[in-house]
Amino acid sequence: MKIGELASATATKVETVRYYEKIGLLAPPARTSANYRAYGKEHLARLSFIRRARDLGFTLEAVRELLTLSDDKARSCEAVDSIARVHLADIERKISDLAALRTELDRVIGSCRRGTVGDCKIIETLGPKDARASVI
Amino acid sequence: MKIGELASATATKVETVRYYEKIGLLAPPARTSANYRAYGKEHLARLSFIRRARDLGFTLEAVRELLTLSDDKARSCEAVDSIARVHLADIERKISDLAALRTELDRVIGSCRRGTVGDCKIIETLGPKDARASVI
DNA sequence: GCTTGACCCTGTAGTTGCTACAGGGTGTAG
DNA sequence: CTACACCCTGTAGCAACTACAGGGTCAAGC
Repeated sequence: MKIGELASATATKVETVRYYEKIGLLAPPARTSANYRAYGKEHLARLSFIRRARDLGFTLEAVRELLTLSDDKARSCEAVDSIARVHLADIERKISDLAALRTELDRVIGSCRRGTVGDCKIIETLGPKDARASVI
Repeated sequence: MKIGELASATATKVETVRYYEKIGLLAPPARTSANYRAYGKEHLARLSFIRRARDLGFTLEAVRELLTLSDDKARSCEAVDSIARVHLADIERKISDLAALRTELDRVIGSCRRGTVGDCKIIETLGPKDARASVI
């Protein structure tokens, strides 16, 4: 399999595949006589794993750990579970941060009366606190 | 006001203040005889604006636009409203992406039976599709 | 047999929004 | 007078790619 085929089979960009090789996430494949990378099924499996973990939002560092762990089939899967749980907690924190942000941004936008910038509540809200206090 | 005072007044790091100056977001202030930056109230107001917009998740590029718009007090605040709405839509998209992620990760973690990596459902889920199909 | 175009190669620089040095100078308190 | 906190510039680093520049290879069509 050439790099373009591997890339399209995993919905990855060619440059990204090379990048994963450079940072040691994907093993360097054999080369053809023309110095083209020649991938096998094991590379496809590995890259699929990486992409799927990335799609789930794992960092490359977490993916690296998961790959290492997954290579040791006899090991307890506690560590795997732990990485996933830490990541889940992270996602939950991000969601609640964004939800708070949305609420505030909603409020800010809702205050817009479609006038001029001079009395735009959005701009006003963004200004320093004492400027806001003086208006009230 | 010296840079450290401005920084602590706006909960910003000194390096970040210098960075904002470098990228043209904050005007270069006057200098003391010792070449120290000497900030005035207008800088404090500007930096407060920037920080607050950043806290609301606006990109630096959006902040730059908002600052430009806010300088033209006579202008209609439509453009301001539009930037904020685009940003809100962006946040909402992120929230729903993360919520979908959480659901899937929840499912993956829930399938963990605390055995060995060899039959870890998390690792299995991350593997290539045909590997999963062959198990079923 | 020769050109066109799609693919491949390496290596480097750019993206966002900072943060962290290195290697200096300044100002003030004890 | 000396320690220490602060200031200066400039550069390099982080994540996770992405986008060139400047080449080589290969198959199809004329």
